[in-house]
Amino acid sequence: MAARWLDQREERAWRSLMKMQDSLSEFIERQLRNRCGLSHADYQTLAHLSEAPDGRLRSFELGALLHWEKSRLSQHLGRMQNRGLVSRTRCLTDQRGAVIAITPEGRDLIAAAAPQHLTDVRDVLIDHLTATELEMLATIGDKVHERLAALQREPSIHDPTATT
Amino acid sequence: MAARWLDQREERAWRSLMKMQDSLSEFIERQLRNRCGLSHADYQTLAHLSEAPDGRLRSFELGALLHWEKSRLSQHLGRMQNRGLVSRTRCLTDQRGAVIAITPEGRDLIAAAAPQHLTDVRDVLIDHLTATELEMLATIGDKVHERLAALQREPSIHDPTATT
DNA sequence: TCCGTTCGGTTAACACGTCAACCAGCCGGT
DNA sequence: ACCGGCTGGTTGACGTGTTAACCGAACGGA
Repeated sequence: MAARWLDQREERAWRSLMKMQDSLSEFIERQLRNRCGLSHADYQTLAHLSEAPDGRLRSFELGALLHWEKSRLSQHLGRMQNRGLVSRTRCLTDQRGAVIAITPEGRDLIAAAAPQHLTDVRDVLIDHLTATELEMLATIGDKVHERLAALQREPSIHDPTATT
Repeated sequence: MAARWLDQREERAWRSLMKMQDSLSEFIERQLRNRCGLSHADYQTLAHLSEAPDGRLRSFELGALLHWEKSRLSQHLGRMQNRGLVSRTRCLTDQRGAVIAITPEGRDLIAAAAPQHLTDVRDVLIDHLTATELEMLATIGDKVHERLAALQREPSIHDPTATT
């Protein structure tokens, strides 16, 4: 398999994206943890819960919003429950189910974290890009995500053993 | 603290970037692991080693190239050593030091993985973007990385009013 | 009704990353 | 030569993500 190598422009774009990805997520993670004691995963979980009616969601609904594997969700919710950020109760209409609810402590935390997080996002990305750049960033992100979603729907492209 | 919220365009760009980041790294990680038994971390480690003279580097040099914490590097090299991908020997000129070398097995693996990895990068990013988009992606990435590097150098991280 | 299948969720085992502590070797000033 | 600080590297404890196995409840035919 003689793969076409990347030319200079392509190489630069790829490396730059990788570097941005690394440093950006590292920064977000660190800021949230140092200032609020929350991981980005905690933040997103609380954000979704706080936006839900009554601050409660079925476990699988939360999982769908976060695009998390169910075992990851279960483990993470267990830890968040131990820290008093969420509560877990059995679902009345489906005996299998769990209802996840944000606690007052969780609400306080996300309420304090959100503005700071927002400031960080501005400080490190939004405020340093032009409207054109923002527009194109969204376009690029959507294209890539679209392509990846297509690949996931069509595994046969990369996995000839797939039986559809 | 009434933080300025994101307008629609900004929100879209941020969300799109986050989604791309998640799905992209998940894809890269999965492809490498399923087809070559390598994590992205393994891949980058082997890539740097294979490009070094004689396929060997001092541990701290490798750490600098990867931007990894020293403990992470140490742990990861231990696991890679157990798998026979790298070897660790004491440095002759500095009794503290470790010299990391890629093994023939490691070379074989990265040689097999690189073309496939490259194909994936093309398939999912490069080949679906225009030259303009690639150019702008690099520009954006550099801007963000520049800003983050500046923040890391500045002790005034806690002063979000600082405008460059 | 009964039985196989799917669904929602938990658990155990493992790979991975971070932090803090630690150790030995180097280095510089005195 | 000595001593304190720095440097290169390892270790242990802990939080986190993935995989695979598992369980009970719901569902969907015969």
